[in-house]
Amino acid sequence: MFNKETEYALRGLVYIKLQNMRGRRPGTSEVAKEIKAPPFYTAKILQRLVRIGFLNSLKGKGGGFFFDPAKPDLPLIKLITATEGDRSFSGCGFGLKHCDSENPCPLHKKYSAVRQSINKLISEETVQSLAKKVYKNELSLSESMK
Amino acid sequence: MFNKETEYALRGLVYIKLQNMRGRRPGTSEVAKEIKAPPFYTAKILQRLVRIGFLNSLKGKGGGFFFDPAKPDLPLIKLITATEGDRSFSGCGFGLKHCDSENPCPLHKKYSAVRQSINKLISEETVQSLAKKVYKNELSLSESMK
DNA sequence: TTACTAAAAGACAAAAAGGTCTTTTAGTAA
DNA sequence: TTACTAAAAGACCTTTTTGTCTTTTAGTAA
Repeated sequence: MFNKETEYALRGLVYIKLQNMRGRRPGTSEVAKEIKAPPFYTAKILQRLVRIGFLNSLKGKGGGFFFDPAKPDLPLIKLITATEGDRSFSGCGFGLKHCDSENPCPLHKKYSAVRQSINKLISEETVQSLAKKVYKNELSLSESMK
Repeated sequence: MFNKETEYALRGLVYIKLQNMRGRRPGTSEVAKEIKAPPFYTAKILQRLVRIGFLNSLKGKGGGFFFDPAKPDLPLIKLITATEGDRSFSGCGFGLKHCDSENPCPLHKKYSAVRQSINKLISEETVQSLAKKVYKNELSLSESMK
């Protein structure tokens, strides 16, 4: 569904938010370990997310990653767009330049319904809403991850 | 949505079927040109499709690609699975090994509805059904392609 | 201010996807 | 059977994605 970078970013952010909710600020190696992702790659991805402004970090002892509580929740669509561009769910499956009701590809009609529901999903859900679900329902992340 | 190989394969097969309906057997260069895809790459992809058994070909003068009319229609899901494996729409967006109602990721519930509708779409539609739509509705393929 | 800790930066490398081109093989038509 | 045509095969290359590692910078705590 998503590429690796997006997948690691998503898992990582949810993990970080979850720890924040528990009053902790995890570091790169902890995040990587818990989400079962390559440590150095995870570090690089988290750095990018900080640079973009999705996430905050503190250096030095006791440092780590955290979300600014003052900021609005981060919708998945923003994360996905940042990591893999808007190609994923906005484009035409057939590869048409301008695929719309005026000039549709043979998949257009049926696929646009699907695309809409995907866009709804990734617009409504946020890193924070997912973390809340994990928290509330005690979903085990580390157990079930690759 | 799909990767390049799948996209070219899909466009190419629909184009071939369309020409077959008109009593023609297009060759690699014609297909590549009409679907706006890299010629050599298109040739390679069509070769693979022949080897898999999705498509037939004839060498020599008057040769080209064609579908065996005796064979059942080719559902998109078969094509997609052959070109990019079953990872695309079957996997968990979160990256869980075993993501199901027993052990769900926080996206599971909402995403499984979407996934189902995608699977329905690509199981119902076939290369032939798409070609028929193009034929009937006179959808212009080449005009609107990249 | 010293020692330690942790993120930031960026060079480097492996693997996969995407794409090009040449040579070979198999067929058709005259 | 010769000339031509078109697919088959496979070597090779480029770009993107994924991943690794070292060095630097910035902070904390004592």
